Amino acid sequence: MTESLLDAALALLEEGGSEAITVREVATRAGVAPMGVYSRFGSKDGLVEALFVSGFTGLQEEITAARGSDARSRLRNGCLAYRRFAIANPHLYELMFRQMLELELAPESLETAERTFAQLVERVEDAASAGLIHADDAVDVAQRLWNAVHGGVSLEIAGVTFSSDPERTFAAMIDTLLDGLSR
Amino acid sequence: MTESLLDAALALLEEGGSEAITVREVATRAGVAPMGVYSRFGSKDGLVEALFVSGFTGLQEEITAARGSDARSRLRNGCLAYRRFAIANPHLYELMFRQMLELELAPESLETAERTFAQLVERVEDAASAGLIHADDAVDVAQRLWNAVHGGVSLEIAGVTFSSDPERTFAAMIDTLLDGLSR
DNA sequence: GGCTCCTATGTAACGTTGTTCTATAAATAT
DNA sequence: ATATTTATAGAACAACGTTACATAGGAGCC
Repeated sequence: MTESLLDAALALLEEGGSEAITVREVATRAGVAPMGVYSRFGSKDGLVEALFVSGFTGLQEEITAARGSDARSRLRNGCLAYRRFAIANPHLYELMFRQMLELELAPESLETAERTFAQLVERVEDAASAGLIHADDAVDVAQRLWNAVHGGVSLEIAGVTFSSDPERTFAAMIDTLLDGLSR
Repeated sequence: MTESLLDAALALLEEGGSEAITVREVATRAGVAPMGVYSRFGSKDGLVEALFVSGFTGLQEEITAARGSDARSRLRNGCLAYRRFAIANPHLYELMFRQMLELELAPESLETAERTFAQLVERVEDAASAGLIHADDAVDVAQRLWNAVHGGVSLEIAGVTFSSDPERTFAAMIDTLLDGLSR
């Protein structure tokens, strides 16, 4: 039952953006009365938080699945996988980061997001210990990369792209950063 | 009158985020009936769009005011000025980019945003023609930079910063990019 | 100056939202 | 089998964006 509510919410999100998620419509699609949302998730925000967790779980899986011939290309492909996930689920991605600002999330929800970041730190460390980039502070370098990656997909989702081929620009940005870390 | 409505909306935005902006409250603070919003701006979205334009105007002024000893440092300082504006007006910044996704804006509103980007392209071109960075395609390079800058301030505003000093990490990210463009 | 018309405003109402209340059905424990 | 607890359906409530309508205020014209 909580599964079908989440599915309904995800479907509505995909169809009409985060505004399309209303308690009544989610409940109707799941074949439940509105109260079902409250007994399962406490509030609409609780339902949204569940989407948040589900989104970060999916994002992390996508990144983890990225492979490459060496540590630097694994790092690079992880960033490209991140972009792929965000472009494939634009409304979900937007929701994930908006709710981080507006909602105060449960610690275990935030931990899910932190695990995604830890995945990135790990790949930075691998590339650094292989001597492929300089990264005295892996967390700091990972944050620089995440900043750039998040900005790239955010602007692309928002439709604010002046370059002709956003995917190529995104990859070029990653390469420029990795080049800057190789000096 | 339209000025006091905008001021009221900005004050509410600063105090309680974008959710705090309601037609009734904005009108009350401006000493007007709710209808005043509709006669001036057509709808709540119209009011928000005016905030959007005002935000980009302020952002562009901040960037334009940034100086530096050479073209590369002017570009770098422009990015830091961008961050300063966003951190000083987090809710406004968030609103500016959210509405880009959700609202379909008037062409002249979008043009205001594009002028801000053009400002960045100009600084990239200056640095390139001074031989300080490689930028075959200035628009593409500017987009890479904007991606990174926007992501940095977005994550910082959202509170998703794992580095100890976000400002330093932000500057380091810009430097890493510029280093990557100098090879 | 007096009259008319048009614009703008204030008040009240409508539809939709998240949420809560209450009575009822279901399920579990004794 | 009965009693108690839980969950659910449906109605109701407060707040929101928006619209309708009646009224006031000013501009144009004689």
